[in-house]
Amino acid sequence: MTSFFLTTAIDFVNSRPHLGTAYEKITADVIARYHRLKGDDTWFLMGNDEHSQNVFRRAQEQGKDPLAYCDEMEQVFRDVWRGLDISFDDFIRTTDQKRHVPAVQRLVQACLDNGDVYEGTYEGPYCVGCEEFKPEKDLVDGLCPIHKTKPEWIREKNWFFRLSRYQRPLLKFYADHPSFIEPEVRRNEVVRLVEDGLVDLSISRAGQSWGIPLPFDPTSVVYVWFDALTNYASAVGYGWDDALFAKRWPANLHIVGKDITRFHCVIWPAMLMSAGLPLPGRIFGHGWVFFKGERMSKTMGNIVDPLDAAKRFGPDPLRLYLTKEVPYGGDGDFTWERFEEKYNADLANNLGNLVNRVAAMTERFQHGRLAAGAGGPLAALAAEAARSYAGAMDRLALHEGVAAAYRLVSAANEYIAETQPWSLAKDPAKADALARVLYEAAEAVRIAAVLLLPVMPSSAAEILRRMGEPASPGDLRFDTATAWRTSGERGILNAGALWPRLEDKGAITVSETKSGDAGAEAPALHSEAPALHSEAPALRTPAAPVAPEQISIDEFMKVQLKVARVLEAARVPKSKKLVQLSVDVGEATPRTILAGIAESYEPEQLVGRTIVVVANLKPAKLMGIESNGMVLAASPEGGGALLIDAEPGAPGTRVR
RNA sequence: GCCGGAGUAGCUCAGCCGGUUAGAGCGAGCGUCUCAUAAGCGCUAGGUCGGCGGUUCGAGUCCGCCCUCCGGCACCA
Repeated sequence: MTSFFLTTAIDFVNSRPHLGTAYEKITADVIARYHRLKGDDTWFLMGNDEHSQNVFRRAQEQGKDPLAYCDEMEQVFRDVWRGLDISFDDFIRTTDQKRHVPAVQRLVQACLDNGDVYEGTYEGPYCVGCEEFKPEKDLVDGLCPIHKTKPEWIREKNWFFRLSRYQRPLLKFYADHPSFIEPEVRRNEVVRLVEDGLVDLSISRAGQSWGIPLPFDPTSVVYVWFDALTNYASAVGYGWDDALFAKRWPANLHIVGKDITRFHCVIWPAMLMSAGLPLPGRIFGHGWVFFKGERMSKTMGNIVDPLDAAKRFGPDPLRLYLTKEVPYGGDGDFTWERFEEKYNADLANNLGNLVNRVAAMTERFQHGRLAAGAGGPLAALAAEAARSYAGAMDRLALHEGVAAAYRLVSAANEYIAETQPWSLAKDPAKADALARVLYEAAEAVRIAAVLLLPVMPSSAAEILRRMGEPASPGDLRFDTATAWRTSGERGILNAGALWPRLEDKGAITVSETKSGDAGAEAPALHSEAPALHSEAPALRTPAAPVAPEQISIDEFMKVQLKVARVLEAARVPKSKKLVQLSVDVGEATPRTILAGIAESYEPEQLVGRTIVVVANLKPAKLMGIESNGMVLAASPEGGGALLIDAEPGAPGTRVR
């Protein structure tokens, strides 16, 4: 028996899942169910990513123990997944003491034993006030320019993974396994990224309690990616059940968002190589589902709760929409209008009505019973549909697979129109033809339902039941179930409409925004992403202490905000976002400040404007130009920048 | 700026190695049957296939240049 092990990204638990997160799980679930239908020994893994400072902080805000908070969130996630009919076989949490913790420790130990983990130290002047390391060049007379205090000299341990060593092995692996990274656009991206060189990865954080301690240095915990990625192995026995691990690993398919594909294609394989473990078969980076053309985000207030979409008719219409309307691998769009439109067209008018008319005619003309027989034109179409469906599904072209199933549905409707069973019923001499025609249609519907089983599990099962399929859906196997049946008799059930037509626009529209802890934008294995590739040596990045949620007035006062007048503005050559400003902040000479607002403003629009700047920001050089300060601007989700204007006032006036 | 992808009917997209009248689904309009959820079925969209130039007997389909959009990287202090 072929085995098939697939995973999705594990999710951060600092907010409930939104439609974008659900999209990933739904499509993965379709794939998992397809493989089960084929008879593969399928194992579908999902889980939560809990060792994140965001999670820790979130728990603290709510006055909860982090683990207790994670327990609650697990329930929230499981409830959503249940509501969407996600059939995962296992759910791993990164706080799992029995499975995940030993796995991470063993993996990091294996990498250490292989010489790929080394201890680096960062040392330098550390300003307690700023809570950060200060580059020597920023010190003024040996003092912190902001606090005017003498920084402490601090050494901090950090463990690094020798990612740089794997540049060549990875490139070779990509070349030898063309379908390792899909779709192709992601593959190109990753290959180029790796070609450009890899930087060793910091994999530990010192002085934190929320995380998995390094086995060889209990004072440090394993940092995000190393911890999170290991879930794929920890869930199937790595570090705690070698036999199980040998059975399941390697994973055949990792389904992840396109933003984190790179981490799965670079860090994860390198970790596995280092530990001497086999690599996964395929990593697929899916696209985003936008809402009305915009990325869903909490700040935009355009979060769609997947359960809202499933509220009235269950998860199947949503599952169908997301797999049929969005080419898998690309981005898609969700709007309630479109959702309703597709609901009516695909479900009410097309499939639902087909089931109804076949059942109604069979009941009326044949007393609800049909004798099987050799197939006519629809049998050939059904075979073609099943074949192209399987081909598409194997290629992960889910949308094409569904389209193939729908070709059969449409063909059945056309067939009925052509053969006109109701006319045949009027002529007793045509009784045989009538019986044959109705069976032909019913059998086509049955086969279409089999094809749709992975996409709409409960609806397809109901259709099968009505079409007299004796086997329970779980026992069906693709090859035999999609074959035309030529013998036997079956009872057809005429029941009510599966999907009542929606007559009013906005019939199933629900509130578009939720208050409270509606989802954040990113799927988990994400966000706190350390740079994979950057000019800055990884060694330079010290551990960032947890930022406090609230600051004191004193702390705020450290920031010197001042009114400034823009004297000159010009685009920085070769830059997409930078504008070079010359501003009057009430000092003897104008200051040069660079601002990343070129996408929102033409330089001419800026001259003469009165704005607010941060006057005591340490200088930084960007594109070779030194910037002495920073302008205040709102930066909405999805790019752009909106300058904060001030009433014209004397340049240099303190803002507070 | 560099790298990658894309620009085809109102919308979402197919169009492989170049070849008769450029396709599908949805929406819209018209017609029609009546088994069915006023659903189905049929017909209709006359689209500079982003623009210009080139190769060719012949180009969405190959080459060059340009424009626009989307990703990634460099900058976003």
